Amino acid sequence: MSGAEERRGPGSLAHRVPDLGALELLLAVARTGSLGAAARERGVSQPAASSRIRSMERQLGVALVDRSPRGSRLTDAGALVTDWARRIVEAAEAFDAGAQALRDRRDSRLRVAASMTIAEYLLPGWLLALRAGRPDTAVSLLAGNSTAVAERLLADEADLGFVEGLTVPAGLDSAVIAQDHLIVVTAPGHPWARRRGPLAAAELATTPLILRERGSGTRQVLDAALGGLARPLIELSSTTAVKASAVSGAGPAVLSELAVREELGLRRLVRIPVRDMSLGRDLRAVWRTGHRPTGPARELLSLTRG
Amino acid sequence: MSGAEERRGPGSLAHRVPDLGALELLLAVARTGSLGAAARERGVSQPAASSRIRSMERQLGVALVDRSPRGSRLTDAGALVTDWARRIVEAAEAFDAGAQALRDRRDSRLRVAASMTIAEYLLPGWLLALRAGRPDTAVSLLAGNSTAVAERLLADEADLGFVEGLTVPAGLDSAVIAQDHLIVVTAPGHPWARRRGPLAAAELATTPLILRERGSGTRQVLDAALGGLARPLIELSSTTAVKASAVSGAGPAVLSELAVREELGLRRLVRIPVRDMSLGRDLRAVWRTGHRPTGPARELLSLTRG
DNA sequence: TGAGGGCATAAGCTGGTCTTATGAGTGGAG
DNA sequence: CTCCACTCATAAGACCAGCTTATGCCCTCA
Repeated sequence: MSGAEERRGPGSLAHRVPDLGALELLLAVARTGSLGAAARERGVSQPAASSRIRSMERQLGVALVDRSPRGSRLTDAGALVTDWARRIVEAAEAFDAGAQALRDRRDSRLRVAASMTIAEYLLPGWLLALRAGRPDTAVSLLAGNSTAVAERLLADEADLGFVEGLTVPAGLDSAVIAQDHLIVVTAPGHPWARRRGPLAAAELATTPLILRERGSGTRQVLDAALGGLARPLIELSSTTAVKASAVSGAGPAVLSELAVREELGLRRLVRIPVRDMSLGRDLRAVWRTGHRPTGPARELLSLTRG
Repeated sequence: MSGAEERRGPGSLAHRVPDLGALELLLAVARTGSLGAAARERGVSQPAASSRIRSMERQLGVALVDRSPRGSRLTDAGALVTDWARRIVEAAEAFDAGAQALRDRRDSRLRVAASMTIAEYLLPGWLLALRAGRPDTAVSLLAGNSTAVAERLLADEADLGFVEGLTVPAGLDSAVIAQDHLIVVTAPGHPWARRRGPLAAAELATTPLILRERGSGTRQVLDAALGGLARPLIELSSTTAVKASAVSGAGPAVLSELAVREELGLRRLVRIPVRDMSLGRDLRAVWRTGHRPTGPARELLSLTRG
């Protein structure tokens, strides 16, 4: 673990970033153009909204809204802050959708079983979209590996499943909903990040890599593509640990592009193109043979395809 | 027990999602494998951590950690929740990096001026990366349109600028750091989302679209590509408003792909391919002619290129 | 069997956020 | 010209969530 951040001082993120309630309020102010209207929309009193926005401005050290007797408009800085805030709120909405599905284990109208990677990176978004279209659909989520997903479906304890393996478990029908690609990534400072041409597969096979443990889906795909030759530099048991290790510069890692999309955007990791090798795998929706998804399950399924 | 909050639609994210401090604590527990160690890392007492995690579990209705006399491990659900939480914390880190740059207007080691789109979508990530490499660099940010950026640079009130126009303001040198593409998007329910082939440019020109106002950079590029023919269905003055309108299904919109990356991932919007038309524009770093970026500015510049 | 790490409970303090009640400025309608 | 409707700000008190310190129980290991 590369940690090594931990700046002491009067506090961390939570003290420098306004809490969710304040951010939501700010978005409401941006939308309505008035503190009072925003307060009404959020169900609090006008003085509460006024004071909350003011203390947020004090906390950030920046004026966010221009108050006038006929309304409030965002300042330039306020518009920027509002956009950044929206990012946080959206992440919180995805969290909420996921957490709610996790809580309602039983007696839901739609019971979903999904593999970890899909549950981590894709499902919250789908659940948000589903909630937008059908606000009253209670969804329950169970996360596990492919065999666990299959068991649930076959025992009729789940209506729809999502798996990412190379094969479809017996007794299930499936539809490919997307392709996932394993990609090679390094920290931006790594020599490979400055290469000109793409990496040859042979070179990848002879370089020690940060990898998931043997037996993991990711590792299986990689080993198959390389012919069982992958040389581990370190073996770690979670995607997150592999990412953290790669970000800290320990070496090149091989990960699902779903898992590193964020890090690539932030340039914490850099993608290294590879020639002569295809590291794709299908992401599939699955259901009991003969039990085509209907109702909410069908709805969710249709959301997962472009 | 509060029951009235439950039925309000958009009402209460903040009550259903743990606050940032709790989420950070959860990440620390995941990292360290112990409540006490996590408490130490976050600078609070062990009972505080214990109670906070417990109340988070109560709030979410899910057990997150398995406590044992020799440490605490995440449950399966806890691992999932932790990953979703990490998304929120990362958004908060970007917010913090941006807000800090916004606050330190003067006397910073690195003064950046950037156009709105870049400041909104790209800069926070760059600032995070810069902070990772050079923790002590104080950065100040000023957001405005291309001419404002140019003014700041020419008045030596900024060290490095970022613009997205079609042309480079006089007196400035530039380097292209990325390409931005305008894309056509609709809500998933729109008829265009079910088209088979790509859209013809002519069809785009004759369909009323949700657009930014005339004079905006986005609109200029679109009008140029269509030959001034774009027909507005509505004209709105912010990217956010256009997005919201398109998401709600009002019609097709044309937006920077930077602006809708999130929405495409969540399937709130769908990209409609278009033939016979290129809607690209360069994103450029700019600086005063003859004043090549050095020091922190050079560092930041190098981060912006893959 | 004692030491030490790990977690839980109890009691009291503090701070932030809410509420209601009120004041003060602006602009349009009668 | 006055009244009213709307905006936001201020003040005083209630309340709750989180923190701390002090303590106890459980388990493992030497």
